[in-house]
Amino acid sequence: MKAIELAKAYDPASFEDDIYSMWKDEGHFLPNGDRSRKPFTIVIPPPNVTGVLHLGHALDNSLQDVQIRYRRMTGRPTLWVPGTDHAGIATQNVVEKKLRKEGRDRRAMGREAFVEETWKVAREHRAFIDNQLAKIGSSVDWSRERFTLDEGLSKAVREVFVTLYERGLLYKGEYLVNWCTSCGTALSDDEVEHEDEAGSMWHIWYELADGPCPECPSGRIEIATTRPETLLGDTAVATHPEDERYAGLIGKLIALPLTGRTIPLIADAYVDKAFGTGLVKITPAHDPNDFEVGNRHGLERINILNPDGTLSAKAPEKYRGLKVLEARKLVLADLEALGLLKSEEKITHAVGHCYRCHSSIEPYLSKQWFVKMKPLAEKALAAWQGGDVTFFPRKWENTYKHWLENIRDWCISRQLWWGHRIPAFYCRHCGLMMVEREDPLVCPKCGSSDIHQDEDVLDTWFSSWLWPFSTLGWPKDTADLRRFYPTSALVTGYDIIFFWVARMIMAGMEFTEKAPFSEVFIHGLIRDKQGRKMSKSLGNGIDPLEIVKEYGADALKFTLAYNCAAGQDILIDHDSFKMGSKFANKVWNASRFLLMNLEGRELLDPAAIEYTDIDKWILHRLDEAASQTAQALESWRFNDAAQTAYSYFWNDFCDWYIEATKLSTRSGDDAEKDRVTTVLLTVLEESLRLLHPFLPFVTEEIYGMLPNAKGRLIVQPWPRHDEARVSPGLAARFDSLQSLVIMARTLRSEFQIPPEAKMPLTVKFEEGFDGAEFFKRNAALVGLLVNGPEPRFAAPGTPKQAGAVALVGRGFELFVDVAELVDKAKLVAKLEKDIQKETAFVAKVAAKLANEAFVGSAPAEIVAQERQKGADAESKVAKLTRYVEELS
RNA sequence: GGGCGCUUGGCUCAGCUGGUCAGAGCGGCUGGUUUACACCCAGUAGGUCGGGGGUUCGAACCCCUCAGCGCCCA
Repeated sequence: MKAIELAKAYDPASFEDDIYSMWKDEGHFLPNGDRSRKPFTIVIPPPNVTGVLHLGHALDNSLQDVQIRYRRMTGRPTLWVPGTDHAGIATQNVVEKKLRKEGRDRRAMGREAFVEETWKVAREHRAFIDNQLAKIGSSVDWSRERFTLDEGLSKAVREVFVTLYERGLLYKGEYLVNWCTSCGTALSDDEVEHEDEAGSMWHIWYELADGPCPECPSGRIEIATTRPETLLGDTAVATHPEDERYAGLIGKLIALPLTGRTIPLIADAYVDKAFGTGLVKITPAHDPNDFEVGNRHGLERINILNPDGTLSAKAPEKYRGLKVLEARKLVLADLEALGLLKSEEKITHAVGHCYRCHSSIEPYLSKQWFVKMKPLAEKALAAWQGGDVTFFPRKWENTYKHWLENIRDWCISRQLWWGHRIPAFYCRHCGLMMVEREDPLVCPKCGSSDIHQDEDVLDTWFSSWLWPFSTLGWPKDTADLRRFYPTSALVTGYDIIFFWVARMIMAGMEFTEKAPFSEVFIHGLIRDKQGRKMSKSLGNGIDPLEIVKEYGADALKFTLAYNCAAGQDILIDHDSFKMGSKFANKVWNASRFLLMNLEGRELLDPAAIEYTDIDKWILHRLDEAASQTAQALESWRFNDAAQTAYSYFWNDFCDWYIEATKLSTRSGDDAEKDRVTTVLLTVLEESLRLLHPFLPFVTEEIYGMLPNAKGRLIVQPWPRHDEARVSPGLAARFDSLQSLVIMARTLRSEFQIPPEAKMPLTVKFEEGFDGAEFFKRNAALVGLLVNGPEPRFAAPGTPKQAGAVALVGRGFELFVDVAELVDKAKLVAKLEKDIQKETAFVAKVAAKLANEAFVGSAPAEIVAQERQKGADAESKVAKLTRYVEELS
């Protein structure tokens, strides 16, 4: 056989793209596994079609890819559905910004042209996102890619809207909603982010309409507010019904400043007697609590705002057209001039912001569509309680439960043009509202054909909550839906448990009567090393494609998986990815070494060859690593999985096994070289299978060059557990051998014995040591590993030869004949330090064993273990002490 | 105000159901051009596992409490 030359340096950029195309073109991303087995399915959390994938997406998709690849290798039909969502607000903002730059305007061009334009932008960006996903190596089934505005998914949205309406779970009404004046639309409660801001509490005097207030110390009523401009919309002042201070005021009229209006003083239990003066201004159109109070008392709602956040015609003339903050200034100045501004107090308070554009939210009165959430939430709760859905880690179930138990109705209409238009129709003639699966042409009530559709569109999440089944064809009863739904797992960050995960479960239960997935893996968020969220404004973001360019997609994936522990946030910086890169490089070089040594070799039948101790040891370790990795992946412990694979490959396979085989590969024995090469390639082939989910590109690239490869690595079977390889006894003996080697190496290093100095070793066995035969069989190996001659062996009781340095192992002693190379004083110091340490340990164990409670209540096994540890340490102390005496 | 989480060697963090769990990577230090890898090899550095209390034969791991930090919800 010829040697196979791998490039000298690991260069991921030189093969990643080609490998990806090959996988895709050969159809390996399709769910091709054993049809008799249950498929493993994940739907991707759809990224924003006009967004850019950030490191958080890289994490999410890397983790999914690891799982998908692992499951695929276990032989199950494996499907990962990709796609994007239309991100209504965000995308509309992107396009509007673009139009503004071009000097165009959405309103001027009209709805149809605008939507057309937006489709163009979305299509372009979608290709961009797809490319990013491919670059990081995501093994998604592109043939099943979906977009929330696709025809099929739009049908699902309409079906759901109409069904909810028919079930009485949908209503339209005039309520206070969260209004983003900058985006010009309503938002759901979940889309509002509350942040503490520095603000002021202004104290304002209100006067009674018919003279001084007898109950008030200063003859006037004191009101406090953080939003003084809203007083222009006040329709009452309220006190608590049991607040005797103001009992006499109830029903009196107040002269509302700046407006010329008079408003009543009412009593409502909502008022907190202890807060401030116990009197509260009531603005039903601009405060959610006041809205409720207003309903109870039949108060007028005066909406002083326009949708764009300027003051409306309902406000006194001089304030109209001003922005909220301008109006606030003017109102304060006018109050001051009238002597009605009592004081200003600086405070910190929570202010709502739009999660898309971050401008502050105004409570705003408007007509919107809402979903009645309680009945849906109950089903979603029951699904979880019944064990249909499990969260990993479990702690997120509390979050899920709490949110569902305190759910509020969901405002789903958005005043946008980009999205699913609400399928509600109105007859201009008789006013009838129709919510139907097909567009009505004629009003069933009056026969008029003058029908218009609701102008608004639906919240994007109203389509993403259907994602697990709409992507598979629902509401049609498709083959995919039958085969892949419910899906197996969902992988996402904790930031969208409310937005998305909980709602998907609700939708699944309501419309398919099944939980859409059985396992939910919630990972942490990516942060910088200071723990800050990565963001554009901080400039601390890391572009995953930069990482791919510099270190490769494998380094990206491996590093992220390695750092993904139990839902903790991941603090990471650019250099962190060196870790994955170094590992990939290690895999590359180990493989390169094995392949370059194939010259003249002949591979044998692995089933027909003899295995040495060390061969059996590495097979044992490989088997163990594969089981542990599999177990970790199945319980979503990515860090454990990655660490197991890492330390197996690097520490066991490279540092010990490959080094050990140099005994054979450097020998002149061709038969032995063929034999060991066969084992090496067998183990390498299997190791690549083990590593593939974490390092798909580099392992596939190398696999393609192996003489014992069996096809594409991506579809090779996961290393199968083989009971015959399990050999804990042998592993323990190899462990002893390793400790011997390390002792000798440590001696060399600590006493600076030059590398060229051979260190003749004598290993003296203790009575009953069960590794003696193993050591003897592997004498040449020990010589190789300590860079010295083969050790000699001595029976129990043999005295140390004069001048040798003695080291104490467990079950054996090691005499190293290098006395003249060693500084005696230093050696004594070292031994004494060891003695000290061991003596302390002996004392600790003795104390434990002297404790009757311990001996009495601890399991016999533990007690025996302690006895053994104590005896070992004692014997070690005795020997060390003897050596010290000899030396002095 | 309610809930959740974090505090382990210089840095970033693992430590699942209490008994070799005191660990990894990076950094540091010492020594290495043995033709796979300096993105390397060998060796090494002693951190009272935030403070206090408790449960237990035994706690980084369970309970209470205090302190600091972070997140989510009101």
